[in-house]
Amino acid sequence: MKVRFEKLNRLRELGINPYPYEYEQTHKSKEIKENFEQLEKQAVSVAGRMMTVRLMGKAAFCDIQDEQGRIQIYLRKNEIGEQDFEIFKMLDIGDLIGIKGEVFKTRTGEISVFAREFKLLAKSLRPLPIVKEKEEDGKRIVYDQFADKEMRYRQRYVDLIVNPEVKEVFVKRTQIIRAIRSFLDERGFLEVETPILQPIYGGATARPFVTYHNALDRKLYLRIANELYLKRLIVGGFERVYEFAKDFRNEGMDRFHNPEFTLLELYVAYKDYKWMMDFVEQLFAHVAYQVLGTTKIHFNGNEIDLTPPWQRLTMYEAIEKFTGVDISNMDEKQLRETADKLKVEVTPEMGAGKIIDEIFGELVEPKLIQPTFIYDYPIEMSPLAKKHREKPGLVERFEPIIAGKEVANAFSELNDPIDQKERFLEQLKLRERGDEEAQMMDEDYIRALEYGMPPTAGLGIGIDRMVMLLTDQPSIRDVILFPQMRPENK
RNA sequence: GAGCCAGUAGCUCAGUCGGUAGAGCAGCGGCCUUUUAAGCCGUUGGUCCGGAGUUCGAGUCUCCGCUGGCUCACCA
Repeated sequence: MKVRFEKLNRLRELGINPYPYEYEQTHKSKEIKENFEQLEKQAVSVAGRMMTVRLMGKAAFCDIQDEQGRIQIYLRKNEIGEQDFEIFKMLDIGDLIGIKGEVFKTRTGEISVFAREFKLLAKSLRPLPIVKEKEEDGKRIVYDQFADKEMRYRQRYVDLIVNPEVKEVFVKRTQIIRAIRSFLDERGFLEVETPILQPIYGGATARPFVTYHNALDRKLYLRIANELYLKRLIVGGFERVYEFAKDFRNEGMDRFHNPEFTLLELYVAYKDYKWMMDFVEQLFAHVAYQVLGTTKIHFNGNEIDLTPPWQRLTMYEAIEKFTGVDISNMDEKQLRETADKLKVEVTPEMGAGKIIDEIFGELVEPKLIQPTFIYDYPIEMSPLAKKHREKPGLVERFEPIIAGKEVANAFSELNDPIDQKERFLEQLKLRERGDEEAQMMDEDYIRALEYGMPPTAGLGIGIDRMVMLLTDQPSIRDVILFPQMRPENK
């Protein structure tokens, strides 16, 4: 870095502004490569970050990288002049430069720009990790890859400069969200915004972040979900609403959890969870097709076929299928014995629903690689879902499982205000027993339901996990540009 | 929170049995007007994560700690 500061000063002494104000960029690297026939011998001006330099005495090659990729630049002393050539020799990898010149192909066949003039656009003072690469048999071999995960996440800007495949993941993330949005918009959904700062948090079981509003002199919570607000909108007469919500949960972090994450929630009036299953299949297939051009995706070494229809199993059927035990008529005691027999650890505080959930999570879920809807959940775990129309003790809820992980959660929404109030009271009891994650009573939400909410189907999709799935990334940190990190201590 | 692994030059990494700290790339100085992991010659660069201990001697062995990664637990 010291050397680079000195160079910066020398450049200034030569009357060069190392940080000029603008540059006219007529073409991007990829456009030039894709339209070589039309552009050959045409004047272009390109700009980007210098990623490699090969000095050849009185000539030089360098590759510059712009948003779309890289292109080689060829410079000759007698073309750009002695002084500029000396200046060029002072540049470093990482500097941003602009080139005016003509498109041509080198002796070895690489499409390049023959420089007539160049301009320094921004001096880089900090050396980039040097990554070298070479093509061999069409495969890209990378040397000295910038692979330190901590540095990659902390200095994402460097990661993006140096690892092009990282950039691709985030481009796809945006395309995925765009594909979802257009799918919903075409089907008559209204995109809405609901509060992030909430006086009462609800809609999920999780611990919140707490903050404080001075003027109101009260605690506010960063939302853990937006469910209850969206359903108020259904009460208000909107029949199809959705929101891409940044939600916040004050919990541990791992491969699947970041404290802030993106959850898509949507609600559809006059529909139930069966309708929603069809909808989810269609949505996933549509998005995969839009973004990847296929509904057969690869994730973690498995080929996963998202083509509808997906397998559908009730939770009881799924457990029976993978354990051979029919638990559909068991009471809590029998369930406990079954769990012991299956070597699933359960604690005394767990109720029947929780035990079933444990057995499922332990023995069934990881085995569901191909998309599968699991439906009809025990009531205890689902205080906002409507009671099953036929099966007592269950609710009309489903989760699609893909690659051993749930990617969404949906139910026929509970719209009976009296039942809802009782469920909240149940949750309050759990709270009093010390369950910090049990939900709070939301009187206003009950009031809204008392005005009458149409039968409604609701869905939540973990967007980060969906992006992981569609881009074959193993960690949520690989699909969030700036994942939460411990403070950097030096 | 537990287990496993790692931390050595700007980057990627080697370092044997405990015996003077290494390579490639990058950097710096030279040569080179179609190269492409450019090449050739020369050269700079180190708190070996920190601390303590064992030892004549520790990058290497022991203990404690720090940081990170992975797995598990917790958690949607």
